[in-house]
Amino acid sequence: MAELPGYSIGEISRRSGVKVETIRFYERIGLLAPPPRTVGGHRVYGFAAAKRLNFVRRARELGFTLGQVRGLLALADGREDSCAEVEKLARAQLDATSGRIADLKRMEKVLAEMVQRCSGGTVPDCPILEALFEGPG
Amino acid sequence: MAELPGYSIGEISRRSGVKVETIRFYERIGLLAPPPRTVGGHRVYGFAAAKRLNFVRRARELGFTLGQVRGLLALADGREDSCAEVEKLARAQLDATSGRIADLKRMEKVLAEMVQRCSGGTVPDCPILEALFEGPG
DNA sequence: ATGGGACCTGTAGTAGCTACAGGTTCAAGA
DNA sequence: TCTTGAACCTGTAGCTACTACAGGTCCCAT
Repeated sequence: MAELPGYSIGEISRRSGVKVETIRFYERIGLLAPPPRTVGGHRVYGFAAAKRLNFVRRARELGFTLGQVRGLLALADGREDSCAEVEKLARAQLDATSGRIADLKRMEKVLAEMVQRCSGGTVPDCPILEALFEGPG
Repeated sequence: MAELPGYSIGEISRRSGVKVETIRFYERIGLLAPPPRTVGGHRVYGFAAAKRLNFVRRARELGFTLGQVRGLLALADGREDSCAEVEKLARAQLDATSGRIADLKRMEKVLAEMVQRCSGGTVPDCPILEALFEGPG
């Protein structure tokens, strides 16, 4: 009898770059379908699982929330020309990312100013702390 | 008898820009000293509390974790010339912020490319989904 | 005296994992 | 075949930094 080709959770983890615990977590929250098991209860995955987890990892790295990933997977699963929907999600994520960059840049500027004011050797009163104590910024 | 000047938690919240629940939370985790109470049990704050909360809010807005804020407050409380320590923390935060900006910019670029490839009207296979399904990126 | 807004405590929920504890299974070497 | 021990299993608790109740009490202006 030919044995089914199957991967353990550890192998799928290495192939997808998603940690074992995280894979189980994704299964628990319903992001991943529960795979078949060995007689002893170990999970056995097919190749598609690695592909799917890779998708999830990539999307997460791009800042999509798990909820959004869920949506993207649903769109990817449905055959309908969901491209417009997908684009909408991607565009929203792009906007959110640009917004966060702008926020961080403002923070970066303030921090850089604080640090620079401080680096002039010995200082009587710490200008960084004063900057933090001051007004609503 | 002169009554002590004192602010309610709601007033201190308005003055500091930190929500009432958050102030209580900060007290619970030991970031803020418990203030005196009225006979009935309501918290009564002095002016210093607003200043301190303002500090916390500013530092949080700049991306410091509560642990770091705790450290900054300790440094601010100690009289020793802690400026070098403070500068170190601020510089580390600056570096972390710059790093996060770089990360987000990479994300932004990938998203922008994905979105752009998609916007060429009707598409047979969604290039965004394909980009997500592909390699380790 | 009374109405209602502000306050109180304590607990549970959020996101997205991560880290146990305490057990079972699998595969490879002797 | 037996025996290790690494990898797997479940379930629960912890993490950060809040936020949102529920169910009650207090304060103050009218």
